[in-house]
Amino acid sequence: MTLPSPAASGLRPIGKLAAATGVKVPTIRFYEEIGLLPAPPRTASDRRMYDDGAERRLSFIRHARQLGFDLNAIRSLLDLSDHPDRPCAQANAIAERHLAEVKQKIAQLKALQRELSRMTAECAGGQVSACKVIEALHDHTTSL
Amino acid sequence: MTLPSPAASGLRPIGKLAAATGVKVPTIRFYEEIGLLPAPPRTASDRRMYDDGAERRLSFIRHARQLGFDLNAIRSLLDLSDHPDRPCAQANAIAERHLAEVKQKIAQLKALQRELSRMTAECAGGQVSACKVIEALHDHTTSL
DNA sequence: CTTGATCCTCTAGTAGCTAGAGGATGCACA
DNA sequence: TGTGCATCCTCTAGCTACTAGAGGATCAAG
Repeated sequence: MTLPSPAASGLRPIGKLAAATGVKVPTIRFYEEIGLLPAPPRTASDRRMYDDGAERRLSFIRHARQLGFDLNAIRSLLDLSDHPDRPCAQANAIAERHLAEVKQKIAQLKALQRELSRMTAECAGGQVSACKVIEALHDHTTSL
Repeated sequence: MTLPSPAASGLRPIGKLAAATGVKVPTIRFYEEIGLLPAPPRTASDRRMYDDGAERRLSFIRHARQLGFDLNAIRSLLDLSDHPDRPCAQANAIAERHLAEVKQKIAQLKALQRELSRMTAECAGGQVSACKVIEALHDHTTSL
């Protein structure tokens, strides 16, 4: 019979938190180390115990990572999230900036895609000496 | 009057090579360290001196990097380029694989773009407490 | 009581560089 | 011939965002 100690109810160790959020255990510790996730209370034997708040915060981080935000941006977003009274403009600016980066990256990759398609399409499959792929790489007059 | 010593004609120091290829000096040394670029001859005072062959090889590397190939792929491509008698299929395979990766990355980024656009479009610019951006990050039911 | 899972800390490694310290050399100009 | 700045050398450490592994403690189930 586990008596639910008042303060410790709902606390779970790092492995459970990892399973619940989909963030790996070492990554959680890493986030704590760099100050993204506050250091949780520890048991007498030094094990981290997390509450629901920690889980929400970690899920937020995970979601933001999936959206491609870097950890610095996430730090700012978390900070904003912690201060609901602040104006929303900053959060928007971060998201817009990131969106612009994503768009630019897409454009770059599309250019790459065109170039690579051209290279591979032209290759007839003979010897390296006649290989259009290798040739294209030697040729510094190509686009990009 | 600079007498062109027979063996040293056309040799240039690392800075000139850097300027000629657009690859930074420390990066050239790094490529040498990891064995992408062969160690060039040195002067009596230990300065690296490069010939045209080195410049061609470095240009090849730079071009491949611009096309997004990782250094391992470039290692293979250089190796193939050094053996013109080999079949071209391997070079093609490397390029095709990379192309597939690029296409996949584009697809991923487009999904991100959609999601980010949605987030920022909905934000009305009030306080963080009503911010759709922050809200979306807290909401783990969103796509992706 | 034992066994296996989980936890702890710490170090080192990944990719592809970049930055800086501290010192030697080369080259142009007066 | 000197002087002074640019360039070169090696070596170490740092960047992002983790991941892997060593070596050891602890927990929880049977």
